[in-house]
Amino acid sequence: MASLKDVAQKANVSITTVSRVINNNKNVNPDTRRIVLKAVKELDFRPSKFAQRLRVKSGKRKLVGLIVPDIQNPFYVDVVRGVEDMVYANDYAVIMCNFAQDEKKASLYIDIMRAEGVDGLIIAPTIHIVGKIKELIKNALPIVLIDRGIPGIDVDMVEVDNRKGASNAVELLISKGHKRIAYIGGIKEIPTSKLRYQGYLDAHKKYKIKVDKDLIEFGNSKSESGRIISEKLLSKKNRPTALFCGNNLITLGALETIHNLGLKIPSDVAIVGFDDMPWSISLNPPLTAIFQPGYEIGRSAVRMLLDRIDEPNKTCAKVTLKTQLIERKTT
Amino acid sequence: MASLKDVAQKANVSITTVSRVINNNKNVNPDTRRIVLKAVKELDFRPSKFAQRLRVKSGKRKLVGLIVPDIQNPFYVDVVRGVEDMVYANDYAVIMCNFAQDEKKASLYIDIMRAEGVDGLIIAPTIHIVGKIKELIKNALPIVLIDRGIPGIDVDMVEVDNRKGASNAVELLISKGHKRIAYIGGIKEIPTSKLRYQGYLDAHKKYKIKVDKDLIEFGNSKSESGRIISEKLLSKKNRPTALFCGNNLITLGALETIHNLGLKIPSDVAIVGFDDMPWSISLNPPLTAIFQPGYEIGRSAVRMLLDRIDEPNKTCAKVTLKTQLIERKTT
DNA sequence: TTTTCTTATGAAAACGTTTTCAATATAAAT
DNA sequence: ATTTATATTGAAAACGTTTTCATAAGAAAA
Repeated sequence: MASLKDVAQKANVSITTVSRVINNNKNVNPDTRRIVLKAVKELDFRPSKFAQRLRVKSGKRKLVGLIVPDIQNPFYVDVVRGVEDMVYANDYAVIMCNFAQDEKKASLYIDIMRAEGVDGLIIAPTIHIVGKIKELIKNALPIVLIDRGIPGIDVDMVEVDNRKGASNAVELLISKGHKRIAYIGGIKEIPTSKLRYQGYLDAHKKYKIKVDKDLIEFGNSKSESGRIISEKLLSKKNRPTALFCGNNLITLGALETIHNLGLKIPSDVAIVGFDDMPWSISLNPPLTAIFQPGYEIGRSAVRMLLDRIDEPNKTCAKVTLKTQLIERKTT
Repeated sequence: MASLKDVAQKANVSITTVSRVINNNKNVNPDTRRIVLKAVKELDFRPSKFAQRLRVKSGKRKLVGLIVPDIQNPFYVDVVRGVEDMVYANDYAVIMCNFAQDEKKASLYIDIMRAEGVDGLIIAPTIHIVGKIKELIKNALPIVLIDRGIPGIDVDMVEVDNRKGASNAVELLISKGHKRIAYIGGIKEIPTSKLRYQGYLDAHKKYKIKVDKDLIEFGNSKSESGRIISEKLLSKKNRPTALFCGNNLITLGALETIHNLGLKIPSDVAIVGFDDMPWSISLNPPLTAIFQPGYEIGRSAVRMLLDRIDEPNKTCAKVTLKTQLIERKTT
C-alpha cells in the first residue's frame, strides 16, 4: 500500500500537505490540492488505519468492539447486523467476538480488544464476565450493555421491555381460553428470565387466574433443556394446555417434544416463544412469537456508544425498546 | 493503557529490554526478566497491537479479514465460528464484514480491510465482487475463497463436494421410490447451483430415470423464491412427488408452501434440502438435509490462509470437504 | 515605505512498538 | 597480561500518520 510519503513524492509536496488534503483541511491552495488528489488516485492511496490509531489518542481511533455470547442465536445475528451497519455508517470499524459462554475466552477477547485500541465496547454480558466488565468501567473504557444489565452498576444500556413482552404473550394465551399455562424460562439467575417471569405473573394477576407453581420451570439457553422440561411438563396427568417459552432455543426443544409426543398444535397444546426467528413462519404450524428488534438494538447501542465516546462524563442512559407479538398459528 | 515506556520506567531498564522480555528473547538476565515481568503485571501491560502493526511489515501483522455475504444464513454462521476459533488459536485477530449481497458495500469493506492492514482475506465471493477480488490478487494480497471459486482464476479455496452431496440426496429420494423429483436451485449462474444440479442429474442417470425438465427451476437465495417456485411446481396436474431444494432458504420457503397447501410430508411430497440447520430437527416433521461442515470450512480456510501468508509463492490448493446426508422424517 | 495580516507550505515531534547496532562487562582462551 | 568470545544492555532508527510550530510570500493596512 502506498503511504503518505509516496504520494508526497509523486506530487512534489511535503507529507504535511498531503495529510491536509486528505483530511480536507482548508489551508491548501486549490491547484496543489488538485495535484495531490491526482497522485492519491493514481497510487490508490488510503491512509493506514493503524498508523492513525497510533497517532490519535484513545477515543478517536474509530474502532469499537462487539462481544456477543452466541452468534448461533438468530437474535444476536440481528444485533450484529445492526451494529455493523451503524458502525460503518459512522466511519468506524468493528471487531467482533463470540465468546460462546466461555469465561476464559471472554476475558481473553476483552484483552485482545483493549490491545487493539478500541474506543469502546458493546457487550451482551453473562454472569461469567461481570468482574471483567466492572474492571473495564473502572478503567473508564466506554461501554454499552445490550440485552441485559448488570445489577448495581451504572452503565449505558439498551434492552427490550421483557416484562411487557411476556405479559402480552401470556395475555394472548389467556384470551384463547387457556388457564393452565406453563412457563419454561432460561437460566433462572439472569435478569431477562426473571423479567419474563414477572410478565407471566402480571398477566395471570390481571385476569385473576391462579398460578400453578408446578407449571413453572427454569432451564438454560439450550434446546435440550426445552426438550426435557417440556416433556416433564406435558407428561403430567393434569398437563398444561399452553407453553410459554422463555427463549428461542427452549422453544425449539419444546416443539421437538410436542411433535414426538404426537400432540396437535394448538388444539392439544398451544405454544408461544420469546424471540421470533426468520424461519418461524416455515415451522408447522407457523410459530406465534415475541419479536425482539435485534437490529434496532444493535443500532441503538452503537449510537449510545459513540455518544459516550464523544462525551465520556455524561450520565448513563437506558433505552428500552418495545417487543412485538406476532400471532401465527400455534396459539 | 500502559506502554513499554511506562514499564521500562517502573523496572528501571530500557524499553528495548522490556520488549525483549515480552517477546521471550533469550538474551536477558533472569533477574532482570523477573523485575520486568513484575512491572508488566503491576501495570497490566499489553503491547499495543496497532503499534506493532505499524512496525512490522505486511504479512506479520497478525490480522486477517473475513467477508461473508449473509450472516443470517446459518451456514455462514458456522463458517464464522470456525474462522474465529482458528484465528484466535493462532494468536491472530479477525475483522469481519457481512456485505449482504451489496456490491458497493463489499467494495467499501474490502478497502477498509486493506486500510486496517490485514495480512490476508477470507472471502465467500459473489458475482458482484469478482472484479475487486482479481484486483486484490494482482496486488498479491493473500486470499482464500470459500464456498465457491471464481472460474478462471488461480487462488486457494475450500469448498464442499456439492455434486456428490446433491447426488446422494437425490439417490435417497430415488431409493424411496420417487420418480418425479423436482430441483429448485439457487441463482442459476453460481457454481454451487450448477454443481448441485449436476449431482441431481448424476443420480437420475445412475438409476436410469428420465429427467423431466419441467421439474427443474432456479430461483435465488431468498425464501420467497422457494415459496413461489414450489407453489408453481406443486400445483401442476402431474406434480412431483419429491422436492430437492438447492439451499436452506429455498427449503424454508418450500416448506411454507407445502403446509399452506395442506400436503402431508413425506406421503404427499417428500423434501430434502441442501444445507442442514441447527433447528432442522425441530421442524415438523424433522427435515432430511445435506449438512455442510461450515465450521470445518472456516477452520480450513484459516489454515490455508496462514500457510499462504507464510509462503506467498506456493502453488494454490483446493480442499474439498465432504457433505453428510442426514436422514430424518421428510423422506 | 514599513508594518501587520493572511495564505500556503514544510520541518519536526510524537504515538508505541521492533530491530539493528554499538557498548560494556565479564568470562574464557591464549 | 593480553586477546577473544559471550552475555547483557541501551540508543536510535524506522513504521505512517497527525499536529504544532516556524517560515516565506504576498496582500492589506498604516
